[in-house]
Amino acid sequence: MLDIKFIRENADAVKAAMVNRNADVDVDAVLALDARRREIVGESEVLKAERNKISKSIGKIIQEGGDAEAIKAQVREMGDKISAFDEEMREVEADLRLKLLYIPNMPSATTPVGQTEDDNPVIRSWGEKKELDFEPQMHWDLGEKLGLFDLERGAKLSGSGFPLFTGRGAKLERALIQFMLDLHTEEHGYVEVATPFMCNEQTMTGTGQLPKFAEDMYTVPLDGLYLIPTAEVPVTNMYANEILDKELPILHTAYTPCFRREAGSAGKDTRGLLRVHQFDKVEMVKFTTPETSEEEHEKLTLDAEKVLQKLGLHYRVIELCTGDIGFSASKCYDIELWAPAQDKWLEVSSCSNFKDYQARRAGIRYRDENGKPQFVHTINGSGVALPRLVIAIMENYQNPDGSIDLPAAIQPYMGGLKKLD
RNA sequence: GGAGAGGUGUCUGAGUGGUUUAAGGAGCGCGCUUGGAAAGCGCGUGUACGGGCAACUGUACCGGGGGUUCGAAUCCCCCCCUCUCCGCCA
Repeated sequence: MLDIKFIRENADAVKAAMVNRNADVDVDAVLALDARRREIVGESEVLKAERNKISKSIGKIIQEGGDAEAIKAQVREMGDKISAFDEEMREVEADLRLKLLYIPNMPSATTPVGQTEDDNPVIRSWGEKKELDFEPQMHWDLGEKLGLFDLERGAKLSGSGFPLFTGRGAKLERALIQFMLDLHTEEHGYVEVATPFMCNEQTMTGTGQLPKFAEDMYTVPLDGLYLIPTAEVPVTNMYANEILDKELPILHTAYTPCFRREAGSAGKDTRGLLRVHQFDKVEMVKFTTPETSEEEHEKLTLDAEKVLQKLGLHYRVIELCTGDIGFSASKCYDIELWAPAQDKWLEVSSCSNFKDYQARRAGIRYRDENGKPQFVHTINGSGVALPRLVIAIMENYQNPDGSIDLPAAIQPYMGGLKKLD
């Protein structure tokens, strides 16, 4: 969330930013609650100081055998006033906190201003569109024919959007996960973690999924848990409510399945593996100082790109504009793979700098050179998401006979297998 | 799931209603002492919010949340976590 002091001192800038985001936020209501809160704090703390003083004198009077009933009655009256303040304070603070939790992050000064995804500039690209001299097949046709997955049986188990991988398709999932984890831990300096796949409400609030996006998640009501939509949630919140004494930056990578209800996307990209409710992903998360977060964000994006380069896949990097950027992010690059049969770009990674937005929600701090606690900056990105990566491999490396060549980098992880046929 | 024991500051560890302004010890920082160090001695050493240009000052915080009371680390209620034993179990 945003610092209430920042909002207080930069109200116009915050309002302008919310307009650029197409976000409906009542900044003035927040400022009014903040003003009332400070009023109450001032008045009730004076009363509390007075009460503390008199209570102490009552203790003394009683010890000396005196009668304190008159003073007690007087303090009781003060106590009633304090209780009234406390009660209003609870309401005002709860209201203020909730409103703050619904305010998205400030876009970075370098984030391009724009309305929709059509306004997202392309930053760079790597490789070239593969020229196929035959009519390419769709991945869902290739996959069923080669026995890589069985979407019908997956749907039988859980409904559409829950893919069942089979045989070498299942092995390819495992191989890609291992390949990416090895790359990030051995060459990019990340420390691997394996996390819970369900998290509680506080954790979901820390990274910004709650309270606003509750309907996007699967829940376990009996235990008050949510299935994670991304490893960002458990990995970022590892250090929630801590003052870190480790050297920054801290780099973590994790494989997890991700669970998304895709409530707002019904009927969109429904075929094959394009948009599913459960998918595998390798995630990268960084905790940095404010001074290095921009540089670390660029490096993390390159770490994700490296995966695609090693697999020889044509991709482009776009930067999300203010109207399209995620709720908690300040700056964000999307990486998109070219899929020749789909004849379109597929998003496989979203690399975001959250600045101190998540750190403030989750309470993740470090000590600066003066030893004062400061909020860290958090950065994360997919490195990368599996289903669309698999689609791109299948569509780009397919042969006229319907077989699929495996990229050299993944062959060692497939027991030396060179081709799916 | 059942029974019991616990959760206090950076750590250790006291504290069952009122100089606790959380003792004592350790650690850390600064200073004194010393040729230098150790030991010793002195001082300091949390977080958040409010007020103040600042020095500073007020309030809250002893796992979390409520309550009782003039006053709560301490008493009551609910919840969370850790440990031990039993049960079940990959």
